[in-house]
Amino acid sequence: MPEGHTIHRLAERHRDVFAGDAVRAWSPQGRFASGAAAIDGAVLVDTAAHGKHLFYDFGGDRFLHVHLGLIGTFRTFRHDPPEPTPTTRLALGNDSAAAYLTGPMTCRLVTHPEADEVLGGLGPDPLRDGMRGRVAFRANLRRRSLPIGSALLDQRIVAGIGNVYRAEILFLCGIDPRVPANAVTQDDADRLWETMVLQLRHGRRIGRIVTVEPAEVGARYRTTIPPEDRLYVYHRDGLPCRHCGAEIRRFDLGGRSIWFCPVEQVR
DNA sequence: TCAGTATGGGTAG
DNA sequence: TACCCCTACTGAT
Repeated sequence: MPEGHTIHRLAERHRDVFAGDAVRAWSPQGRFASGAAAIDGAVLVDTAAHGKHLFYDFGGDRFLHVHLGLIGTFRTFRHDPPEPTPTTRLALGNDSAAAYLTGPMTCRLVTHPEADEVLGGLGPDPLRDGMRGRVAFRANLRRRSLPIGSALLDQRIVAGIGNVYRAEILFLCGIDPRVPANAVTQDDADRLWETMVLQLRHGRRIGRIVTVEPAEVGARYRTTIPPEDRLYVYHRDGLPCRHCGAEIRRFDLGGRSIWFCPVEQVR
């Protein structure tokens, strides 16, 4: 589930598990054999996440840069890790844990300047920048006329939002996905930013995307809400809006599907 | 066993 | 805009 909350959670988990230790690294699949060999046995200094990008500092100007893409996964095992599957691009391990990376879009070693180049192309990250990031976000919207639904997926405008969060956040803010970014009012831009910060923090904490309020689906805890009750609009075309009962609609925006409520999202 | 799908993004035209 | 890559899972055949 690689939106920003997943990436930040991985950075924290892998810092907890591996930082300060010499880490074994190998590539069962073989496609990252030389890169893995270059960090095998090195001490992991720290990890960092920015948007959907993950960085592992192995010292000596060696940074592992990972982007999961659409289908990448990083599975972490604290005790008795199984053998990695043959498709595992990179395996990391110490005496007590292992992490197996499959299907990433990016898995490479970079230098500090190369990492900075990646970071320089990213907009503010709700999980890194918190409420401070709203000024940059607001300015980024003002400069663009593309639909706000496309803008939220543009990592240069805001880093870490994916297709689930963009639909859910626009619903929570009552904003029509087709409105031009530079026509979004300052109040709405601030509301969008605040909603992204709160929702991504919640997603990072519980490890999944749950935007509905428990009271709306009769659940006591947000983490125990069944999958079909976790979201307001994403993949709910044809179903009634949880707020007004109108039929949720789907259309293509920026080459990807977006779902919205035609009654609740009118600004 | 195969086709379809997925929370992403780069490149060619 | 179309197409491509990466992997795992689901449902149809």
